[in-house]
Formats: sequence, C-alpha cells, structure tokens
Amino acid sequence: MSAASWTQEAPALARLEPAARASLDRLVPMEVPEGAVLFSPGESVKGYVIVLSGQVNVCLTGASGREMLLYSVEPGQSCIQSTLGLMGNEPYTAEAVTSTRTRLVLLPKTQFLGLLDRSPGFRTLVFRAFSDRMQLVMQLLEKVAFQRIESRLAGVLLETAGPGDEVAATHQDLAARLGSAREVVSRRLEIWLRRGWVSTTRGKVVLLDRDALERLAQET
Amino acid sequence: MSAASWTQEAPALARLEPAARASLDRLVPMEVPEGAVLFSPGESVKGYVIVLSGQVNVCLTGASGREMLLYSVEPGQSCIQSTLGLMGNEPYTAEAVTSTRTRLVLLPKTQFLGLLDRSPGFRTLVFRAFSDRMQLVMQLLEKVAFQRIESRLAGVLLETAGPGDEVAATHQDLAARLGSAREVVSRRLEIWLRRGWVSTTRGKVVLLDRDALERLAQET
DNA sequence: ACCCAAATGTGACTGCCGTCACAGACGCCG
DNA sequence: CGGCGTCTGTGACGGCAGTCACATTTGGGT
Repeated sequence: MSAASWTQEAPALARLEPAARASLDRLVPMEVPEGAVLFSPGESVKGYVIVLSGQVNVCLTGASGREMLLYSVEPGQSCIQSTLGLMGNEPYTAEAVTSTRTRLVLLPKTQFLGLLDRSPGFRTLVFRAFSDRMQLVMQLLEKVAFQRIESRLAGVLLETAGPGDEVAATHQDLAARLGSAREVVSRRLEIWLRRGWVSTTRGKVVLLDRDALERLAQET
Repeated sequence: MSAASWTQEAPALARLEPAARASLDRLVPMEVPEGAVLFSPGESVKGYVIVLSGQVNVCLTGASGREMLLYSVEPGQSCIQSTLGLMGNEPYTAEAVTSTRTRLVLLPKTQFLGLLDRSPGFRTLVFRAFSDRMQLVMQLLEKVAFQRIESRLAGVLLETAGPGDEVAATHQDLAARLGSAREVVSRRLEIWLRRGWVSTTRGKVVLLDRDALERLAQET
C-alpha cells in the first residue's frame, strides 16, 4: 500500500544498506494481473524483477506444447532469469507468467548494475538468489534425467501441499509442472487413490499417506 | 610454466585490475592427473576453481550408475559448482572429474569473497561465468525434458566434433554424456552408418553428413 | 434448476528406451 | 604372433509414458 518504502515489505531487502534501500525505494512497484507474461523466449530484457506479493512461474515449453515448471518466484525473491540477460547476453529460453495477481518491482538494468557495484548487501542478495536457483535447477535436471514420473509427481505433491495436506491443482496443472501429460497424472493418482494414499476431488488432491509418497519420491 | 604470473595465461583474467591480479598471482597453480575427483556429491567446498589447462567434467550420477555430463570446464573458465557452496550453503549434487591432466588454481573461500567485494572486474567475471552456466544448464534441461535421445546424440556429436569432423569417443563415453545406455548409442549410430551420415571405427565417429545431423538435432 | 465449460475417467495403442545376454571384433602389449 | 581386455554388434524383451479418442462427471454461473 504505502508507496513510500516497499523495501520494508521484503525481509531480505530490509537489511540492505540505507543508501541501497533509498535507491530501490525510488522505484514504484507495479501490479500485474494473473496470467501476465513477464517475458517469453527470445525477448530482450527489461530489468531485474523482484516479487513483493503473488507468484511468478518460470517454465519451459517443449514440442507439442507441453510445459514444465522450472521454478516459482515467491514474494521476497527475485527472478534470476532476468539476470541472465543483464549479465551474459543471450536471450531467455524460458517464459515467466504470473499465476496470481502479483505486485513486483522492475529494476532497470543500469540501476541494477549500479547497485551491484556499490552495495555489498545487494550483491550478496543477488548472488545468493542466483546460487539457490542454480542449485534448484540442477536438482530438477537430475530428477528429470533419472527419475520416473511417478516419483516426481509424488515429490511435487509433497512440495506443494499446503495446510491439511491439500494440493489445490488440477491434473493438468500437475502435468504442466512435470512436463508430462494430463492422462499420465490422472492414472497415477487413480492408482494411489485405490491404495488409499490420496483422495481426490475436482481441482484438489489430499495427501492421506505422506510416508508412502515420500518413499516414492526418494526412489532413485 | 612460469609460476610468476599465471593470470596472464587466462585471457579473461589478464584484464583484471592489477591489485586483483596480484592477489590471484600469489596462489600457486596445481597439477592434477587425469581422472582426479575434484569434488563429489555431499562434499564440503574447498574453494573456487579456475582451470588453466586441461578439462574438468561436471556430471550427475543417477540410479543404476548411469552418468550424465552437466558441462565441461575449459581452460580459462571457472567451475561455478564451487560457487554454490561458497554463496549458498548446500553441498554439491554433482561430481567433478578431470578428463585429462589439468592445471588449475584453487581460490580459497575468504580470498574469493574478498575479491568479490573489492574487484569489480572479478565480480563481472564470476557473474558472467555464472550466467553462462545457468543458461547452459537450462538449455540442457530443456533438451533432456523434451528431446529424444536421437536428437541429443546428434547434438553432442556436432558439438564435440573436432577438425575433420571427427569425434574421439567410445559409445560408452557418448552414452555417459547423454545419461543414456551404451546400446542405445550403438544402435543409433548403426542406423546413421547405414544411411551414410557417419562412419565409425573403434573409439571414433566421423561425421559425413552434418546437415542431416543438424536437422535431427534441431528437431523439437 | 439447468447448462456448459472445464475437469476427470478409461481403453487402446505405439514406440522409445533401458536392460540382459551374448557373440564377435579389434588392437595393444607383451 | 598370441592373448586378453576393451569395444562393438545384435537379438529379445519389458515397461513406462505419451497420444488419441471418447465417455462421464462436476460445479459454477445465471
């Protein structure tokens, strides 16, 4: 709400040097609706994205239109994808779409680079974000390369489960997350349903036996 | 050879600020034999690795011992993997092995962080290396998720081909690069052999029809 | 209460890929 | 020139996963 100092909203940013925070606070957060495309493959870079509230999904699109989630940017995090264009020179491979109404800050290239130069705190922030994403992406790669869909689905359910062990997602959503097809997810869930590991209703999956799913997810 | 100033050997480093170069030059490059394991999954971090000559392969190992190459670190490049541990705190997922006798510099954590703080040039360097790797890994992920082994094999052959369009690698090597099995590679090559796209001898593949392979590699 | 779009259930099928199991073939090294 | 380890050719097979084509259900909207 208060446009005065949005950096206070993000815990990670609140600990920055005053000068850096002041610099950031001069920017005005923007609201984007659900489903907004922040960038798509091959596009040029607008700036460094910091998410204040909402969620941004970064995903790859493959042949036949199948999609796969690379990672989500949660409030307080930044979208590393944008950095690639700012540092290296190559365009994006991925696409970023807001999954809900989202409030975010777009940090222009020059200011971004300036802060990197002058603010050790900002530097650490960006670096850490970068490392974490890299780590995540590599773990994902490992799973995609060596795990069965079954295991990965179990993992996704466990990760996504909110309070009450509920996952609010359609089979299609889950499939998109895995880079797989809807039917595959449906069938798997059906099997687990019969085993009493989950229960399903339209647009929702409830985890009944976390242990069983965890065992599956661990599976080599 | 001259231990005096190894930073001159690496073009990227030669352009650093004198102070940063001096700091780096105090380190002594080390020689490691072929097959040396620089780090393995779960290990703690020794430092930031800069390769002067030779080659380091960073790869994932999956169930049943199948391996997949993440990327190779060539002379003048640095191993980002090490940064993950320096910035974030999580241990490695991957394993790094020298594929030939390799000369490299191991930059201790404190010095690494110090340089990051004080040398804009070094910062840029690290950042760029980071971005590039990230980009590469994501492209790899896309391929692994959406491309057929066939296409990826074609791609690997084209990338790896040296002068004379020759690839010096056994089928096993190629399979390890793809995270696949030897027989799969053998069969694919055999088909291409019959089509006159490649010719093969023990430990070597010669590309006869780059266009055909490129078409395959492009294939969604 | 009704309607319709979206979500889900299911059968049938295809094909790639990984695995096991050998049989040759090659080439280096004594 | 012999032998042995490494590399390569091949057959057989199993199974997961992706695709197509529908039928069916569901729940929100009016």
